[in-house]
Amino acid sequence: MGRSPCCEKAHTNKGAWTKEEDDRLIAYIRAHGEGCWRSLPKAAGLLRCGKSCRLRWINYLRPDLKRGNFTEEEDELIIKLHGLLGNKWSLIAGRLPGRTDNEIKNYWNTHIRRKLLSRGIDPTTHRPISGGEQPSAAAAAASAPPAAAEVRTISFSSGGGVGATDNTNNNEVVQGKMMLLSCGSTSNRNMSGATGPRRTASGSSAVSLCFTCSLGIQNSKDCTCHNNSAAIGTSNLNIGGAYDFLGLKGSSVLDYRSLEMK
DNA sequence: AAGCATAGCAACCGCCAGCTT
DNA sequence: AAAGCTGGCGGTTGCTATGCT
Repeated sequence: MGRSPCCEKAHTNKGAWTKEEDDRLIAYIRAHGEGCWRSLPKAAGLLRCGKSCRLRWINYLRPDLKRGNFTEEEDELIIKLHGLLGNKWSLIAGRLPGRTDNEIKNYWNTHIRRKLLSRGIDPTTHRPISGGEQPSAAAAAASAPPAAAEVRTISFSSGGGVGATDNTNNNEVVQGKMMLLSCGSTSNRNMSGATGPRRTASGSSAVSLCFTCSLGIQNSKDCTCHNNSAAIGTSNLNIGGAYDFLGLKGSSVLDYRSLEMK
């Protein structure tokens, strides 16, 4: 299936937005509300791609945005959420009112990565950097080409049953596994969280799994890493509370069907 | 003061999921 | 069921500011 371009590139502006463009966009959205980004530029008299308008509004012009430095509490919350969700910036942003996914992503790559490394914590795995390995070494390791796909497995225990899935009662301890799939990517450029040449922004788990396991096929005869389960990070949390906390009920990212109940 | 390197952020690109036709 | 469209997401890039030599 072919894709139609999101806009006529020949007649659109690119690059930084001018004050006048901002004003036009704000005025239009105030008058007509958000939505129908594709037709918005023309209607608003902007020579911009609809996606560009949306991004500008979401990331910069929205009135409810909280500008300014991140607080220590926000830092810690981002770290916790990243540990649970990986690079799901939009989900993380959903838990930080007034912050955008782009802002958090940039902040992560420029500040928090460095902060974690200085604490001796690997920002991709959220685990202590193994003995003898210096932060710079970890950063170098992170620059290695990532696996085609990586899997993070998180174990849940549900004691309270708050919002727990069907077939569970409040006293029953339920354990499940949630698989978070993410694709690696490469870049010839670093992210500025570490010194030296810029490198990949891949923030996925560094847990090394073979191809079959990375696809979620467990105990496959083709498995070469033998499931590496000991190496897979686990954390226990109340499943219902966790979903409540993360606002993930019904999320396509964390589909209940992907929970593998023991 | 000048030149270079690095950091930080805004914006773009390509892909995907979901909805409509 | 397939094609087409749209919005949204994550990764990446480009530009500017700042710091260092």
